[in-house]
Amino acid sequence: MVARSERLLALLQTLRRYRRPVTGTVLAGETGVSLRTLYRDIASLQAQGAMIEGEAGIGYVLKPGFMLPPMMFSEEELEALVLGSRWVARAAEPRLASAGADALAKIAAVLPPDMRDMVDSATLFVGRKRQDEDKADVSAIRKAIRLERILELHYGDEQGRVSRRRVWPFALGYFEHVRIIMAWCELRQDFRHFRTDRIIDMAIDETRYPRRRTALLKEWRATQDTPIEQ
Amino acid sequence: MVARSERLLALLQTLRRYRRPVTGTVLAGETGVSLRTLYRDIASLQAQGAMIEGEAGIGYVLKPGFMLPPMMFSEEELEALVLGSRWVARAAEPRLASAGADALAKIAAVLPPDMRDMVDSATLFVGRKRQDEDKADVSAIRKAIRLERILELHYGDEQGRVSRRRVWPFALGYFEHVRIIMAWCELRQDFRHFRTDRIIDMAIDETRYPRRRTALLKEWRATQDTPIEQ
DNA sequence: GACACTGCTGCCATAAACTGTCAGCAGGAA
DNA sequence: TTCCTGCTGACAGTTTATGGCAGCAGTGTC
Repeated sequence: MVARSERLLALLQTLRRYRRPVTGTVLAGETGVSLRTLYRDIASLQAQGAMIEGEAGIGYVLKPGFMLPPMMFSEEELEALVLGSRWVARAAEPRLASAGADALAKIAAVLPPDMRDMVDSATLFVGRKRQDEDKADVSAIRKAIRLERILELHYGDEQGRVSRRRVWPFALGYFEHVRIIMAWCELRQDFRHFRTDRIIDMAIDETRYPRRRTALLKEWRATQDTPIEQ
Repeated sequence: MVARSERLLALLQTLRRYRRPVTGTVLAGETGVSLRTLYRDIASLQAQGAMIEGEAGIGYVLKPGFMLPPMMFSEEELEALVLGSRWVARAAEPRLASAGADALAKIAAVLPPDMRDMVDSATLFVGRKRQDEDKADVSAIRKAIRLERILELHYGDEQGRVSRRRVWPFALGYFEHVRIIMAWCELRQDFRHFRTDRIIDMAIDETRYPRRRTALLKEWRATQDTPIEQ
């Protein structure tokens, strides 16, 4: 009775592992089920909102994302999720902000009526809205951090001097109105901070930088006078 | 094939409606199912993490909370949820903050390995951590706002003058290090702001204040020079 | 254009599951 | 005690899921 939903999650997992299109036959084999049932499973997942695309002659691909299984949240946890999403929608860079708004809408859509007002509840985030638009793709920066990739920055500093640098990004700091990349700068052979809104242009090097980002973070922390949280 | 999971959600909904314990017989009647099956359904829900408590001779009660059905999130939406939860865990009042951390942990637990590092990913929230502990229960304040209940405040202002007031709270503002209750003050017959960390003592009046909180919010906005977001 | 490969749907017999009825045990309340 | 209730096991009937088959349509290759 729970076997089916588990199998569907396993199918999603399998689908996520492959980057290239996978044929139904392969998926059926991996989930240990007949081809006919696999087609039904795919249909079930799609009905539940999974973004699986199938093309005749090609196979199936899953658009990047993840299906959260049914989960129980306490009232406060839900409140935290809602408040957090609203903060992201308000304070993060535009692209992530709209993702936050989307996530919030998805959650609100399934909330019972008496809980839905939590979403548009009277919570205000104070301070003027940031106006400096990022030219750089902050999502790409975050991805570069996760994958420990070298960033090639075309950067203008406070004095307006423009420079090109190769840096090893290991953290992204959210200040009230700006976001700061913490990185090791190959040019200066030292830690340097870069405001995302001052990045003129940017490219991600496909090579991995030679250190672990957690080690860099730890080392960087040691250089700071006032400890920074999280 | 979808009937069962729908019935389980309906059962949760039903259970949520009642505040007092409900007997299995009643629940079976409302969901249109036999008592035996109801027991099986309850067991299923509990296995999925629902906090349902049953006691012989009493009935069932559902601890306040909500079960999110399976949902599909894009990579960015997930990132927004994670970042938002981390912000809450860092910036909100202690109780909500720990709820944020719990929610984050729940999500992290079901994330596939290659996405899990998103959670402890290098994101820093900058600014020193707030040290002023709230004496007041901010969760209760938020609840009072939602339910439009009168708050009786024992409050000390900037000059250290202590006063007692009855106020109609309609919004909670998150500043960088403090939280502010926006309310209509019965004493002053005007809008007033109260820092949560300056509340000495507090009680919630069970009577509803005579206006709608959205109307108060709208009116309050009109009195502000600089528009405040959200 | 022919062919191989694949997604997708309908049909149907079989296998698996869910469900209801019945019975019995255990714990709390009056 | 007696009643009410939660909880579990067993079993038959019902529903649902599954697998195999056939067929259609779209894609890429030769």
